Amino acid sequence: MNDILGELSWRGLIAQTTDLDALRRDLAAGPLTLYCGFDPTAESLHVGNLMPLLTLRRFQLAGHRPIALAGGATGFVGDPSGRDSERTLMDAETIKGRVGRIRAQMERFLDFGDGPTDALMVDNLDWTGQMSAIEFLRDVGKHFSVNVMLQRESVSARLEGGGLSYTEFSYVLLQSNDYRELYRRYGCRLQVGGNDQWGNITAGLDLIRRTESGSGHALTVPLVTSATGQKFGKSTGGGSLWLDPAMTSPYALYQYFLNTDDRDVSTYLRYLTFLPREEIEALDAAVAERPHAREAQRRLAEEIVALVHGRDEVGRVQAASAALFGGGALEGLDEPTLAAALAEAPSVSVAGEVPPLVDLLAEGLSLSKSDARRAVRDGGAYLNNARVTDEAAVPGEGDWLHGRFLVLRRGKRSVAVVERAKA
RNA sequence: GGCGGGUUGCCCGAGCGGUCAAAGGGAGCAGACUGUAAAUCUGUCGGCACAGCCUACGAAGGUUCGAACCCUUCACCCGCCA
Repeated sequence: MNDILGELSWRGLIAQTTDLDALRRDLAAGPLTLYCGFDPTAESLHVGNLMPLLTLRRFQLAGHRPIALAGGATGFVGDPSGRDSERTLMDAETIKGRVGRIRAQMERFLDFGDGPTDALMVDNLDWTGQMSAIEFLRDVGKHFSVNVMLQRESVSARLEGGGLSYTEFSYVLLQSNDYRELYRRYGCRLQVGGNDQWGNITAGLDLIRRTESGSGHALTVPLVTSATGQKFGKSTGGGSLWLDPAMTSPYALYQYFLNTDDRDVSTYLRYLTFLPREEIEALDAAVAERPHAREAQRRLAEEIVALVHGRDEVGRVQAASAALFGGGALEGLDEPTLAAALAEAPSVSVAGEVPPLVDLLAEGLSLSKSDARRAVRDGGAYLNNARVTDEAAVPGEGDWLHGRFLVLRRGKRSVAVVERAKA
């Protein structure tokens, strides 16, 4: 419970840290305030953001106080870390909307309140927004050496490639100022982040040292790549895996993790779940002994859906998976079970004349008509678990399950429901 | 400000007057095999009213029977010089 560093360590969650012994002493001394920031780079957080977010949670469970920071200000500028080209600037409205959504998502993972270990939510726009350019240059910029900044990996990589603007070059100053501000306001003395944030975090420590004569810590979590070398979270399986259920359905999220490579599942269990060590080690053994049972994958998928969408969702998602992979016996399911299983799948409502299957497929799964036709032609389209091969097919009266539903599927992961509007 | 190089589909990248919706690779998607795994193989991979049509090769004009390819202007990027 208290040995948070030991916990992070066996999970493999420590990529880099500043003086580990000093950090251990500070953690032992009582609740430590720590933070992690998330920029509004998209309409939703994605599974890649889960690692640092859950790390905040782990610290909270161990008796420390986490601060979740939404990058309302840094979102305007764009972090050059890990990017090989300049970001496109977003307008204020977009950023504001995204910050709101991201804040709501972060709230799910932490306990907020006024207690000593209750989490805080902040937006760096609050202290950055009204700062003047002069103030910024004098109070922040003065403490940074360009010589040092040029040494940074994220900068030098860009200098060799497509170059970078002064705006992105300055990003590190904003993030450093955030750390200092939280240090001043809340005594925040630890910043966590993905390993690509190492430079940004330590720059903040330097600023605190110089201007506050204070000290703090940095801890980064590894960047995840799958066994096949794919970047995790940002562009996997037909786009990104978003935490927003409207953007990535819980079913798709579940299916994604259910399909985890044997070589990755053990790592993911450590990184992305709160399961205790003994249980994870037992699952490791299960993978080695009877891989075909895929117990570890099931548990992983279950835990992640529970974390992101809640335990209730797990049942629905499993029911849907069982129904769709249960051997095609959809007709055998009673109406409430079927309705529950399909509750979170995207749905299309039909009134009057039934359109051709291709149209329903396109609408239900947000595909172009060409994609929908292609799915049929490739043999990847299913109506009620039966493959459809006729591009001109139109669902018949007998296809409606319980007179109400059609279950459309493309491949293994994409499902949609057509529901007949009540007359 | 001057000179030179560049801007091609999700990404990388070939094409340099017709046979180009554009080679090749990667990613994605689907299928086969399997364990809803990996590897492998196959197909596919701009849109649509789909054996045809429309839109596309930074933008706008022009030359031409015909332009991603030639010319002009503009924008942006990179490099060298100032």
